[in-house]
Amino acid sequence: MAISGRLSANTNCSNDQRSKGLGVIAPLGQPVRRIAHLDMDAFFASVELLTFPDLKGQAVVVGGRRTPAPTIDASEARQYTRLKEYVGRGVITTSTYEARALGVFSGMGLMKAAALAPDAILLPANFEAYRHYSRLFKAAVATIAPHIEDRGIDEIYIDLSAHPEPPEVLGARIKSAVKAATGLSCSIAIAPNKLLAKIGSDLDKPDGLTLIEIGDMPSRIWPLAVSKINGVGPKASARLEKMGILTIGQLAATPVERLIRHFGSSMGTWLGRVAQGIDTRPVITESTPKSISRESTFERDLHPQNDKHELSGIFTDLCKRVESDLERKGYASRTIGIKLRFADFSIVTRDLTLPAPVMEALDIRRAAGECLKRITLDRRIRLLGVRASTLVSRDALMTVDSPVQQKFDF
DNA sequence: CTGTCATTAGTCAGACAG
DNA sequence: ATTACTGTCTGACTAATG
Repeated sequence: MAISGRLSANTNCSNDQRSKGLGVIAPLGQPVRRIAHLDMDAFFASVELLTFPDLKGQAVVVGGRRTPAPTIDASEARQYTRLKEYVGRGVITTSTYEARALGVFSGMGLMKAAALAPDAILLPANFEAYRHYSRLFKAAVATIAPHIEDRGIDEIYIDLSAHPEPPEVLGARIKSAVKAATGLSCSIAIAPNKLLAKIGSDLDKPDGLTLIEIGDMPSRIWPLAVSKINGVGPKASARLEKMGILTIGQLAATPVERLIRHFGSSMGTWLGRVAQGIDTRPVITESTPKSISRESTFERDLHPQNDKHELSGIFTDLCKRVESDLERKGYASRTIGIKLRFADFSIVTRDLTLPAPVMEALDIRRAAGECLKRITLDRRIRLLGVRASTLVSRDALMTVDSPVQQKFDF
């Protein structure tokens, strides 16, 4: 489903690809690729420890919607918030390995986490700092191997196919460059493809360096749970479990026809391939954004009638933030959409494609308002979001008297 | 003339991930 | 009872077009 498209892209090997790298050709004519996946260790929490080194070795979590920053008391000692002191909504964004040992993981509700680890230190997220260290580690890697695919703030794929050094040497060099540039550790795996590199970087965390070859499948990959496959989430895992398939090895032993019966031809064939460690996706070094969105969960669920004014203000504010994001990134948008999450967590979206691209908050707000009219508002609302898609670069945007317009204007 | 098929755009929901 | 935010991709469906 979500995944098959990603994997099916570029199945064929161009001559161009074939001539790159070491020129090593496997018996089947595929070039031997060497792909690294690098994952920063407990990234947000580790960055916080650079700022607050006195917390080293403690159970620390980052998260919360209204987490106060640490204060300095009269005796120069920092005062931190403890998990048990936090009230209100919010989830854990990251936790240190010490906190994870207490059962506290990312995505967990703060109230639940507080029950498990009441004395753990709670810090607010500082995204500016994380983006700073993200740029630093990526730049450090680029000095060694520039063929990098961004996978968010704390991980990357690196195509090392063109590098002749042994993988353990390359991996060690990259790790020490990251450490020197940021003071942070990371875990790396080097494998024949992205699928195995991604699984591998998780096998020896933190500060690991894992090498995986296709021959390692039976011993190192097949024993793992199917959920270790990037793209197999909770839903697919549950369906596989119902079929009696728990491990990647069991998946590999399942006839593809059976997988196709249960998951459809696209997802079924994909599952069959990944279970054999087959993945030909290229490392993508450039991409353009498809959508820009802002959403926010309220302090308390708001009533569409009673809290009309407050909702309207938040709505307008979200549009303004989308406007400024569009401006900063140099895009206009032809499709404006909204998202509502009701008190029962159900989600409804509506969008509207306009005849011409817009970029101003007022235009976004107007289109978003049209979308809102199409939703029955009879329940309390928990979250409101505004999205801009079908993005058009502002550079490419033509004015009415541009040559192309004139062509149709006689 | 009618029906069918292929293709594309638009809309909405849902899965997944970092 | 608790469950953030931003973004990508796919499937299913409808409508328009040829």
